[in-house]
Amino acid sequence: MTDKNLKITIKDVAAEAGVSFGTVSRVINNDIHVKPETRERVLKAMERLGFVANRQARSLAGGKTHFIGLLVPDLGTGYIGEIIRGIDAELTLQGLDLVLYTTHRTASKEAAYVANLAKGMVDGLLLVLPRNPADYIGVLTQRKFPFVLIDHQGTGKDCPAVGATNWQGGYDATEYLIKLGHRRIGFITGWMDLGCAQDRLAGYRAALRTYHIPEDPDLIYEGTFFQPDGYTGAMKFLDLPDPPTAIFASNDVMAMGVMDAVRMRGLRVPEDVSVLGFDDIPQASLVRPALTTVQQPLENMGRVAAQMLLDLIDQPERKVGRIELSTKLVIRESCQPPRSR
Amino acid sequence: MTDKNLKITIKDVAAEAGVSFGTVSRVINNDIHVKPETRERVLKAMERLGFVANRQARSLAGGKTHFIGLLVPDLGTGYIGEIIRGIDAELTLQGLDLVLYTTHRTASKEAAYVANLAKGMVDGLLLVLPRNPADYIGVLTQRKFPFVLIDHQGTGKDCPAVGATNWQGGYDATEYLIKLGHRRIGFITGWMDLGCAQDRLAGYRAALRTYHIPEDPDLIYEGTFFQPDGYTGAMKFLDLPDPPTAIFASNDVMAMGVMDAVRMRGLRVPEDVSVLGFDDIPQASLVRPALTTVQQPLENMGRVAAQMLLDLIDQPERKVGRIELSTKLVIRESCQPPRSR
DNA sequence: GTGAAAGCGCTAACAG
DNA sequence: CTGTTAGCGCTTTCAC
Repeated sequence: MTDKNLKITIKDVAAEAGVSFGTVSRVINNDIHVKPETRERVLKAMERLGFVANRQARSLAGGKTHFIGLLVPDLGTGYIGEIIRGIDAELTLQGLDLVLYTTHRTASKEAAYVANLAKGMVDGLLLVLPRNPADYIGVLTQRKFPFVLIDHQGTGKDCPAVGATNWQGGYDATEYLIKLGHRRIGFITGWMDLGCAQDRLAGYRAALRTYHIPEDPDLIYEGTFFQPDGYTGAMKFLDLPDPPTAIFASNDVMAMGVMDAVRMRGLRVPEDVSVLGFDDIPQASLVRPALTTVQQPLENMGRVAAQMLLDLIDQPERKVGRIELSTKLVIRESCQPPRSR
Repeated sequence: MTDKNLKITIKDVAAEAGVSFGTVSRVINNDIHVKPETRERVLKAMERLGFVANRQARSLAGGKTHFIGLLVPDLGTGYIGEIIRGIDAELTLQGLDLVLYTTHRTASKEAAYVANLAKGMVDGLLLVLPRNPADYIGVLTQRKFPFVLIDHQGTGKDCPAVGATNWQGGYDATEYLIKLGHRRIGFITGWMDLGCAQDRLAGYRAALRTYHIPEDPDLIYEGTFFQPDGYTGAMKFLDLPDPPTAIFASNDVMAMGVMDAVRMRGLRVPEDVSVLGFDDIPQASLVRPALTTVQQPLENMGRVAAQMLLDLIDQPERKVGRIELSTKLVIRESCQPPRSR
């Protein structure tokens, strides 16, 4: 562990190993045209000197930056964190690094970041819960710039994306509640600008229809995926002359808001009101009663998206469309049959 | 918006504007030695061509990467997200980008990342909740590599760091409970490897001492900052022959675990047991009852740390030590005087 | 197999 | 004020 203060370049390594610096470069890049014996000598020299390749230089000369841009709306809930965990795992494997941009749900920022990043700052883009991808998907596609959308329903165009089976998730959860005996099921939507929110609602509606339960507009509350929406929506439901016996929130944090509201009214979950969420964030299994919820394979979505992006970077011509990972109903403690009346 | 597919370099701009490419470089770098008129012409040419400077090349030639490395343990709780929000705001202002590394609390990863990053990949390092900084602080300091520790108590060495007044926060909260009339106050610690956890406990102890309340080892449960610790710890407390009337958890997520445990026992917060947290993550004000907690100025810590780092990058010789931002007790609904017996 | 040479796009002296 | 000239550290030809 020689700790010279100065930067060690391939030239230093070359001198140390007694080869030309071109050969060192070959070793670094795992070029086959190096005698095993020479390779060994170079590797040893690198270690002895504590050599670390300069990324900037590699990029300049070679073309790749070894950076992947990651755009996320925010880091507030565990939701994004889980996705990033998956992305991270996959990228680390390939020696790529993540450049993080937080858009705070500002559409203009999103477009601006994308525009700049696509001009060579990163090798590819991962867009989580993109707000208005329509603005830039065209440009990205035309330039053949690699990108993958995470958790977004296509804008009609078919472009690389990974998401979950939101419709099915909404359907399954609602069906589960119906089979438990519930007839009045409140639904709190997500932010309806997002395709996933629309799909979950559609799934809920479809299940009602299948079981011939009339839809009641009073039992649908439009939220935005934030916890207070769950609270407010539930309060509104509970004030109804004929309140629901179960409430299905479009994500877990809103479901927690619902739980708070139910308790606030002096009622109990699940005895008086069943509560069901969506996502299965880490918190879901930790609250009491543990939340029954529709699991999204968040970490896996991140991992799959990263893989897709890497493929796309290797073979830009390859056509890939949307991949849907399946959701799964995770039954815990927050739902039970309604009280008999 | 000329959309040539090829990369546009300063040479193209130079040709377009009818100047040498050295002049274009000056314009990019806001060099004063350019005739306003010429600058204008160059700027126009850049716009016309849609020029974006190549970061890799700038770094290679100029020395700065315009990237800041950010090491975080994980992205699970809102806690880190808030800090990042502050960092982000400050860095965006300066046109710097964030390279994200998630260590997942693995000490070896932490050291490895730091070692690599410090070798020119980024201009500076921001280390949130570092696990074993002692391993690399020496090297970093010796090389005069700019870095700032966030939320970590110094290892004896005095190095750039920003944190909160954890001791005072622990003291204030405990004092508040005592003044409410509580005598038996359960305390759930954080991960005791971390200085902040130690300080909060020390503050708790100091307050007890001040008010001549004997410390009871049964009322201290060692946790690790995760929600289940709060649940388990509270369960243990509640099983005591003489259970506490108030429980102070070393962070908010553990406090939420405590709330769950209290409810699980059929008791109410705050009527039967008061609960107090630490951090004031966004969730704290959203749960019911809203959590009384010690607020850490998380976002501001991020902002201040970023500023410190930028200063350090500009003036590497400058000596800076630890900055402590003050905590504040935020009184909401989860605490009240104990039931009279 | 390996060495030598030519840039990648830009900054930073250095001359005028 | 502006043009010119060297590199920054590395990948890639292209020879040998």
